[in-house]
Amino acid sequence: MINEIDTEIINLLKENARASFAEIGRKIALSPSSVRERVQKLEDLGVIKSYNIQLNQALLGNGLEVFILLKIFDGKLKSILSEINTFPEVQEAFRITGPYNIHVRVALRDQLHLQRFIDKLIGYGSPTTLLILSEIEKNKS
Amino acid sequence: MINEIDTEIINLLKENARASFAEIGRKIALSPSSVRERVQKLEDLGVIKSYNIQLNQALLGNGLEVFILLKIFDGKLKSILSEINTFPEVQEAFRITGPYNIHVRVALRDQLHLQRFIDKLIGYGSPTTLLILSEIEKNKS
DNA sequence: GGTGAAAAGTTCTACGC
DNA sequence: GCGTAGAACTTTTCACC
Repeated sequence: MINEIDTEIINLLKENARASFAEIGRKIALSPSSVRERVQKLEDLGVIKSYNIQLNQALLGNGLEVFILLKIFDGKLKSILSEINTFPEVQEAFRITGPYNIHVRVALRDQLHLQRFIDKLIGYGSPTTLLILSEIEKNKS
Repeated sequence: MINEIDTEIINLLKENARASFAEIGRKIALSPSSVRERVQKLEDLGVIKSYNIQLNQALLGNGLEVFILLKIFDGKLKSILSEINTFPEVQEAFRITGPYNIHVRVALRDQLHLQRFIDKLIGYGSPTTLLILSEIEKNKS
C-alpha cells in the first residue's frame, strides 16, 4: 500500500514539511500533481497524521524543558487523560507501560514554574522529572 | 522581540505547519506579505527550528513505539552522541539529567526488532524500555 | 511594521493515456 | 498511476506609507 516513492516523499517531508509538491517532484522526478495525489493518499490513509513545527522553547522564554513520568494514583487515570493536555506547558503526552503510566514533555519558564507544575500533578499521581539538557541533533548529510 | 501576533502565527503553524501565509493572514487579519515577513523573522531568530510531519508508525509497519532511557557506561558518552542518530529506528534523542543520560524515542517493527535494537544499545549503556501505548490526543476545540 | 500590486511559482481540477 | 494544461490561488519582491 505504501511503496518506495511514498517513502521518499515522506522522507523529504520529514526534513521540511513545508516543501511544495513541485519542489518534492523535482527531487524525485515526478510531476507536482502526482506528488500531490500521493501526499493526499498518505493523509487519507492516516499515515501522515499532521504537519508540525519544532520550536526553540528557550527563545520563547521557556528556559526549562523536562520529561515527566507519572505514576497515576488509583482512580485518577480517567481524569488525567482528559486533563493533561489542558495544561499549556504540556507539549505531548503518552500512555506508557511499566511502573509509570504517563509520559509527558513539558516546557517551563524556570524552576519556580516547574515546582508549581509538579504541585498540580501531585493531585493525580507521583511524578518523576527528567531534565532535558539538549536535543541530540541529526547531522543533515 | 516576539509579540502576540507572532504567538498567534506560531499557534496556527502548530496546528498545521503547511498552512499558507495567505490562510494564516485571513485568520489573524494581516496581509500575506506581513505574515511571511514575521515567519521569516521567527525562522531567522531560530524560534522556529523546523517543519516536521507526525507519522502513524503502525501504518508504516512499526507496530512498536518505545521510549528508551540509557544509563551510559563510563567513556561511552561521546560515541553514543555521535552514533545514536545513525540508527534508523531512532525518531528523536535527548541528553537528560538524572540516573539516565540519554532519552530516545524509537519505532520498531516487532518484539524481535526491539530485542535486536536493545542488544545494540547494550554496548553503550544500560537501557530501560518504556512501551508507548498511545499518544494522548489534544482535543482540537 | 504595515500594505498593495505585479511577476513567478504552486495548487487544484479535469481529462487523456 | 502518471502527465499536461489552464484557472485559481499563493508566494515573493518591491515601492510606498
